Order: sequence, then structure tokens, then C-alpha cells
Amino acid sequence: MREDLPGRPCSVAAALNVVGEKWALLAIREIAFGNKRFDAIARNTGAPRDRLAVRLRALEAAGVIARIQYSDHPPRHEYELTQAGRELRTVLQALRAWGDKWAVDSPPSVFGHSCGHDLDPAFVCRHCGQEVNPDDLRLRVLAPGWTREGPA
Amino acid sequence: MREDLPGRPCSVAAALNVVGEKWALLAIREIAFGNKRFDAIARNTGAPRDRLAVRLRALEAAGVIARIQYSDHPPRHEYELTQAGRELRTVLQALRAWGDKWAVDSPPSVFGHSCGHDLDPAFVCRHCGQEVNPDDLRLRVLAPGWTREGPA
DNA sequence: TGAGTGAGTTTGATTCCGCAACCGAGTATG
DNA sequence: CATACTCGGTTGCGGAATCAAACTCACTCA
Repeated sequence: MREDLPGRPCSVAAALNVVGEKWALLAIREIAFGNKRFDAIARNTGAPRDRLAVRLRALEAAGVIARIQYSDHPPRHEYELTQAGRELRTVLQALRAWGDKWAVDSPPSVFGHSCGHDLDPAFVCRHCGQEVNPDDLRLRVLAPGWTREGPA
Repeated sequence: MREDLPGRPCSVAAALNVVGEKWALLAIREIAFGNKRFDAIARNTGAPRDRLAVRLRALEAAGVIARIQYSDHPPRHEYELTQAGRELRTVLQALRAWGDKWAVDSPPSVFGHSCGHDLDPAFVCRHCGQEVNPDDLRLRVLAPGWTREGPA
């Protein structure tokens, strides 16, 4: 969790350091869908099996997924999300919302929310309850290395 | 916008196809911070200059950023976010929120919201106004290729 | 004249990725 | 019993992407 990143000290960079490699987020998507087994994840993501094996181990080491044995003889595992992994689903929703709008002709899927409607996700501030326009945000720096022009 | 992806038809995959390559989201972060020039982006992200040059061109081609000439002789450009790029800021916020909690010892920065408090971001459903728990979502498929077990 | 800046490009080494084939333990089929 | 098939990977290999550092080119400033 503490290798020094090249650019600014930034949680976005730190997060991408964990889930920014190829196939990582798609593997997490599949596990979130309930496809816990290696073959299903490989099929549904399209990831090559060797890369997927490496990625799943890295995600396990990062504490985002857990590898659970469901059979000895032969040893077989399935994967599930840890708490950290479950919380990545909001990142997936944000990406999906953006992709639905900008990266795809029409949404290939939709999520029904327990309120009865289809999910129309919005980003709000918990304090005021208002929807957040990123223009309304003012950066406040807590760590060194965060000038507008950049470190050095 | 329409190369067929290997796995499921999925907006997450489509979005990652645009901004999933290395340095893409960090470059967008910098431009969102107002650092529009190549050198500042390179310094603040830590990206190698050659990769950054390639990535910026790809993001421009994808319509996420625009390249604007601010001098001829020598031709000099700066970058700004398009509407699609500005809307990626919610993805950055989701990643930052996750990274603050799970990928970093303590948040290196914080955003002040116009309501006066620090931003405490949440996803809500626009229909019911309730905060979204991803467990409350039920997938509904609009395109083929979306079985639970996967295509094929 | 000489140093510096800005936006890249070039070079050469390293790492990552993708594909296809293979493997070993067990299960199902004929 | 023999064969095929499943599952969860591993291995070998070629090509692509990435990296750090140096270099270029067209200016500008002292």
C-alpha cells in the first residue's frame, strides 16, 4: 500500500495502482455479478487465462478479492469480493454510467433499483444532499506535493 | 466507438476501452485541475513523455479532451476537457473516494464543496433519492451475451 | 551569445500482454 | 475399463507496450 508513485500523492493514482491494470476491473465486475469461478471470469471478460491468473493473484494480494477453496482433491478455488472489493462497485457504476452515455450506442444493460425504477445514478454530497457538480469543488491539500503547477 | 470487445457487451468495458490505458485517467485528472500544458501533465502524473504524447492523442481522438493551439511558430497546444471529459470527473471522484479509504494511509487531499462542508460523496438513485447499495440492484439485460454463466 | 522553455520524438532496454498448447486430478460416458 | 471432458490453472514464445534518458527544433529572454 506504500510504494511511492511517480506523480502527485493522490488517491486516484493509488487506486489505479491497485485496480488500474488490464482486466482487473472487469474481473471484479464478473465476481460482483456472482461469477466466482475462473472459467466464467475468463469467458465473460475475454481476458487471456494466463493474464487473468496473474491478475487474480494480485487482486487477492491487494485485499480486493479472496480466494476460497471449495474442493480439495483436486484443489479448486472460487473468488469473492472483500469489503474493499464490494466498495469498488461504485467505481464500476460510475464507469458504467459514463460508458452508457459516451462509449456505447445504447446501454447494453440496465439496473433495476429496489425502489422499483431503473437506477439513474447521481453523485451527491452527503452533507447537503445536493447533486455534486465537480465545478463546485475546491481542492484542499493535506499532503505536500500538490501545487497547481506541480511538484518540483 | 464500435470495435467489438472480447467479453460481454458492457459499458464498463467500453469505458475502459477509452480511458483504461495507463496514464489516461491521471492525465484527465491533471487537465481537470487546470494543468493544461504538456509539461505540467507530465510532471504531475509522472508519465513518461512519449507515452503521454500517445495517450493525449488517443484521448483527443476519443473526444474526451480537445487540443487547442495557443501559439503558431512554434505550434503550441494546450488541452482541455470536452463535455465527455468533464463527466469523467465523477469516475475520478469514485476512484478517489475508494483510494482514500483503501489504497492510502490517509487522504492526501480533500475537496471542499460549495455547501461549506468537505465533500462526502455518495451515489443515489435519482428516482427515490436513496443512497444506492449495489446489493439493491438487479441486472436487466438489453443486449444479447449477458447470461449469468456467460456467452457461449 | 548563450541559457532556458515547451512540446514533443528517438533510442534501447525492460516488462507486459495475448495466444495456443499443455497439464494433472477428478468426473462423466460408453 | 477406456475415453472424453471439466476445472483451474501453467508454460513457451513472439509481439506490443512501457520506461528512462537523451535529443530535437523553434522559439524567447538576459
